[in-house]
Amino acid sequence: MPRALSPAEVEAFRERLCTAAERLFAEHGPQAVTMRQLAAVLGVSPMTPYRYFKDKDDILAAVRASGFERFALALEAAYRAADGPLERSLAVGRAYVGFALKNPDAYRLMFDLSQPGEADYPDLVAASRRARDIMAGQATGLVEAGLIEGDPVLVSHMLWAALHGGLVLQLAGKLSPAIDPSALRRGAFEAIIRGLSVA
Amino acid sequence: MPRALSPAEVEAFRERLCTAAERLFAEHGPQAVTMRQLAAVLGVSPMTPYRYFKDKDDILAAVRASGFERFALALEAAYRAADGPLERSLAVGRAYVGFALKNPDAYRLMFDLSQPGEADYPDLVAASRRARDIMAGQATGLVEAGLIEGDPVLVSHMLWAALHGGLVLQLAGKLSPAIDPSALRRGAFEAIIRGLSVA
DNA sequence: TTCCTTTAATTTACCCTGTAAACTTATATT
DNA sequence: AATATAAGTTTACAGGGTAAATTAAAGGAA
Repeated sequence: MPRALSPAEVEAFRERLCTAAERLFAEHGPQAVTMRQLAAVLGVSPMTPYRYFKDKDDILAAVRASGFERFALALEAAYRAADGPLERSLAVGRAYVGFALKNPDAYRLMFDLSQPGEADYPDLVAASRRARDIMAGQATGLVEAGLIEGDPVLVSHMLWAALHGGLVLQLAGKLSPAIDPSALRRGAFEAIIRGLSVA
Repeated sequence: MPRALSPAEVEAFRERLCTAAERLFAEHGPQAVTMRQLAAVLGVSPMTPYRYFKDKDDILAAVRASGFERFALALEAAYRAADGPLERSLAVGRAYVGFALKNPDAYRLMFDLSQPGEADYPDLVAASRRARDIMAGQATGLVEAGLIEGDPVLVSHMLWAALHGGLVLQLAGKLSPAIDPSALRRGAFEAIIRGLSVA
């Protein structure tokens, strides 16, 4: 039924495709998923996706952006649901780790090094920035409450780096078998807080 | 000149290929490098590499393994060159960051998530483990000297995770522009040490 | 020396990708 | 009803990895 395709219909198809792609990418890696497979899953011919996305990289960018959006939502929800500065930071940290461990493939995709440059995909840049800004504000409450001292953005990034570092080492299988990843994250988080506590 | 190819010759070719592959992979990403290009650089026909490596993934694994080996050597050298427990930990940390920033493409390749499972490549597993074990012992001196308290392996992993986390966020372009990556690493490192210092 | 076996290396060939371009089909407007 | 236009399909092509067939060179046997 040509001559139509409202913006809503376009968006609907894009989302259907993204959902399918997300599953396939997670299962087999973006590399191993072909356009033809993807089209088959949607029940359309191999070239149809090209009317909705520029190319395969564009699809990958959309999937990554959607990952960052769900991620940001999860962090914001945790932030709002908690009370008090310390409890808030802990809750956001828990939500962060929870998301990464429940969606390891999405997390991998989102933070994968050696992905085609994001610069060309404004939606992806925006979603990524949104998630980052939540992380960057994570420790503001701690500083304002006088629990720790230092630049809130810098402190937030320290906590973020420690969590993220532990997670990606775990996901990459690089941790020593002697290490409990959860204890590692908790230990690093608490050590940083203690190290920055006001005397 | 068939009927020969001593182990030394085989090894020589493998290394020549690895060196070329390392450069090309770093420049354009493994995905964008073709077997035909690689062979052309070595001045051999496209199928020749297949006599020395099982397939392209095998070459990638060899390149990654060689990265881990150079990495381990750099860390060990720094360890030996420094005196005193604190100085040693700092020196290893500096060497770690120095390697990552001087060889960002190698580092990316080595710690890339979503790489084909390493399990099938014993050399890669061994090299990776060797580098990891150096990192895992990094803080032993600090604990033994009574400067900090805690399980040395766990503490080492905390410092490692913080450094690695900061590095990969930087390499992935995820850090807030307000953040100086070097200050971030230093801050996290010192905060963890302070947080674990014996009172 | 001559021939034959063995193996490094090349050539050829195949199937699979992403995607450009041509084509088909169905509506909205005239 | 005729036409223009846009959604979707089919066809076609230029690479890609790599299996299989082929070539050629070196060592041993006669």
